[in-house]
Formats: sequence, C-alpha cells, structure tokens
Amino acid sequence: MRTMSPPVGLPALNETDLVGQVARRLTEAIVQGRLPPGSKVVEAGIARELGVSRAPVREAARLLEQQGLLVAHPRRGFFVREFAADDIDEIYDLRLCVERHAAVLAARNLTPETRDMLRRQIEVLHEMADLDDPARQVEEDYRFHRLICEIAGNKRMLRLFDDLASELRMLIGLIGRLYDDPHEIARTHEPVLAAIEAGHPERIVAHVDYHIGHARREVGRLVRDIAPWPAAAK
Amino acid sequence: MRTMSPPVGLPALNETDLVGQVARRLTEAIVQGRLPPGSKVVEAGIARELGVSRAPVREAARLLEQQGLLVAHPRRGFFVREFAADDIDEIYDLRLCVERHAAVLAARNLTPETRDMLRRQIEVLHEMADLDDPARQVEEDYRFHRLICEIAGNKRMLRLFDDLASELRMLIGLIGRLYDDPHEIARTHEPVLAAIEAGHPERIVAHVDYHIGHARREVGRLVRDIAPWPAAAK
DNA sequence: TAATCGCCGATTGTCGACAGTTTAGACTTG
DNA sequence: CAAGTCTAAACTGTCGACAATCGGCGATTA
Repeated sequence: MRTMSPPVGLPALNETDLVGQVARRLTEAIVQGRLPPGSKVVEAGIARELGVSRAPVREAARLLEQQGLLVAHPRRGFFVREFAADDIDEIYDLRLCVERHAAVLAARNLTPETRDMLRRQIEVLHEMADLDDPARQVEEDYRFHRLICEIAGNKRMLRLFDDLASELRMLIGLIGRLYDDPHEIARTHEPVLAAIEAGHPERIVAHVDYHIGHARREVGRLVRDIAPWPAAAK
Repeated sequence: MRTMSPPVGLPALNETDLVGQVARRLTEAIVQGRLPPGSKVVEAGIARELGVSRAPVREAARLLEQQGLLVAHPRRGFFVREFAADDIDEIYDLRLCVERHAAVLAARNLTPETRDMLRRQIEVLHEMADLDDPARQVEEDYRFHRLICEIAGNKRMLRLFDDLASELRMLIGLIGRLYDDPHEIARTHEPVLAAIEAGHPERIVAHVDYHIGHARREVGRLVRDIAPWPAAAK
C-alpha cells in the first residue's frame, strides 16, 4: 500500500514563504520605480505595510542586497541602490561577457525544440510591439535572452543573468519609456538567433556584441538624458 | 577656519557586524571541510556555539545561500551544498567565461604598477611552493586571479569571481591536497601574465583557456578519485 | 552668524519566546 | 522480520520587546 508521496508533479506550494514573498514585493516596488534609488528602506515601515514582523523583512533585504538592488549601511539601514555611469558600463560589460558565452553554448546544445522556442519568442516580441506596454515589452525581451541562457544549460550562469536583468529592469523602469521602436527591437533579435542556428562561434559573438552594444548605447543615452535621477525621497 | 572633519584617514571601524562575522565563521567551517556537503546547519546549534541568537545566524545563512554555499529547504533548514560532476563543470565554465573577459580588460588597463603586482604575486606563488601548506597555496593562487579581476576594474565581475572562488575553495578543501606540484602551478601562471603584458586578446584568451582548463581537469580527476563524498554527518 | 554640543524621537541590531512542522525512535501489526 | 503507525523531541518560522545607536533640531558659544 503506497501511502508515500502520490507522484503527481505538483510544485509544492510553499504557502508560508514569507521571506520570498517579501523579497518579491520589494523587488517589484524597486523596479517599478516606487522606492526610487537612494531612498531608505525602513524595516518597520515595510513590515507594517505587509502585515508581518521585521525579521522576514530583514532577511528579504539581505537577499536583495546580495542581488545588488539594495545596499546596506550598517546601523543606518538599507538603501535602494543608486546607479552611476560606471554601474551601467559594468552591468553591460558583464552581460556581454555572459551572453557571448551563453549563446555559443546554446548553439552547441540547440535542438529543434529549443530552436522553435527561440523563434516563437521573437514572434512574441513582434506581437508585443503593437501593444503599448513598455514593461511587458522589456519583460519579453529579457525572456528571449534568458531562454538562451537556459538552453546553454548552466544554472549558475542563468542565475547571474537573472541578477543582472533585475538590475537592468530597475534601470529601465526608471527610464520609464522604451529606448527604441518596438518592432525595431524585435527585429534586432533575429540576426542573433540566425547566428546561433548557423553555429559559427565567431559570428555568434559578433552578433551578440552588436545587439547588446546597441542596447547599451541606447540605455546610456537615455540615462544621460534624464540624469540626475528622479529625486530620492529619503 | 576649518573646523570641519579633521582629514585623518581612519578606516571607519564597523566592529559590531555580527551577521558578517557569523557568515565568515560559517564559510570558514564549510571550506575547511568541517560541515561537510549535505550536512544540516542547525541554527540553534550555530547560535549557541557562537554565543549569539538565531536571528543573525539566519541572516548569515541567507547570505551564504545566495552565495551558493548553502541550500535552503523550507521548513527543513539549511544544508551545505553538495557538488555533482555537473556543478564542477558549471563552475569552471563560468570561471572561464569571466576570467577570459577579465584578462582582456586587465591587459587594456595594465599600468606599470599593476603589472608589477601581478609579477610579484607569481613570485609569492613560488615562495609558497616550498612551504607545505596547501590551503595557503590555493589562497595565493586565487589572489593572482583575483588581481586580474581587480585590474579589469569591474566590481561586479570581481564579486562574481569571489563567489566562484568560495565554491571552489570548498571543493579544494574537500579534496584536501593540492592537485599538482606547487612549483609547476606557479609556473603555469607565467604564460598568462606574459600574454596579458603582450596584449593580444586572442593569445590572452588562449592562455587563460589553457590554464583554467588544466585546473579543471586536475580538479575533476581528483574529485572522481575521492567520490563519493566524505560522509555527510547529517 | 556660523559652527558645535547635547538632547530626543526614530530606527536598527539582537534577543528570547511560542506555535506549527518535521524528524527520529519506540511500538504495533501483518 | 518488514512495513507501517504513533509519540515525543528537535527544529524552523515568526513575532514582539528592549537596549544601543543614529540623525535632526534647537540651544549654546565664540
């Protein structure tokens, strides 16, 4: 008689993962631009607002700190990370480094299924282009790049990508509008996929470089436009 | 009359960072092989042993979790990360990806001072070779590679390197002995530095690939030798 | 007038406690 | 004897409390 785990693959709903929930809420608030860069994150305030005690909030804050969204000043509290021009360079440099590698690996692992997923995602990008929803557009954009990292098959690399993406989401959220024509953005993904399908490492790297370099320049330009930052409501 | 801040450069002592201290102690215990992979980290136990309460221990554990040294099973606690063959591949893959980029950037930023630091570090490696202290040897080895990341000048990349290094330290700590003749190890760093000094990106990448590939093979071999892991005192 | 000092409210760091869950071991049963 | 069941101890997740510390504001002084 099998009383043990009925083998239905239900992804164990962690009902009571307060820390995770708090972390998600905080992340959300940060990338959406509430809680602007430099603003202080008051533990008690967040706790009260979410109806929990300070302990889970502190742990969540530590998570976001390690993730780079918050910085901790001992005895003074957590603050939303502020971006300097250097930071943008750093993030895109690292992203370039990661995505080059990921794309080459993805090409090596590419199967008909994963290839179709990538193609489908570019279609989604085109479909999104008509909706006027920058946040969603950005999200689907990252999903394409994330897919490449997934296909590459290195879990640590995927997590690194996610961390970088959350910093970038914050940045883009601050900018508030899209840095280019949505259809244009969708189109610029096609050569990257083509290169991956072709499977020539050098060509892959070249196209990834071009694609990310483009995004970097656009973001850099827009950031310079709106700098200094939206006032940090301390 | 300047009554403002007497500009004596005192490096701000943040004595009371319990969380940081606990995190360091835990890291130490893990990479030294006490707390073997798979073993449970009992909050109350650690807390009692260190004479603190559970709150700082939990926060420190969350840090190490994000860093990849611990994994959290909700409602069951924190466990020391276990390594599979895949993990080793992943870590070295990512390391390759990072260090290639770092070395190229470092070559671009190289100054006489930083070049001398690298040379000096190789000397240190040779000096260490005669002492019979594997842990120290490994430490100085990483310090060379870390220097390259520092010179590259990307703080995020440096942090990523540190994270990878702490996982590798844990691995090496488990192996317990050095995977090669110490002098040989010291020597294998020289072509890398030479390539960086020469400044040809392709040659840099080639030498970094060779150097890291070598380490990866050696570690992989030794890990296969001693697998399955030292019993996890659960 | 401008810089400094000292106090007060606000906030952090840490602790001990409690409820609910998991685990281990004794016990039962086929 | 194997498999299952039950019970008690151990542990985690969360909370509220308290002391230490920080930042701001007004008083003080040159």
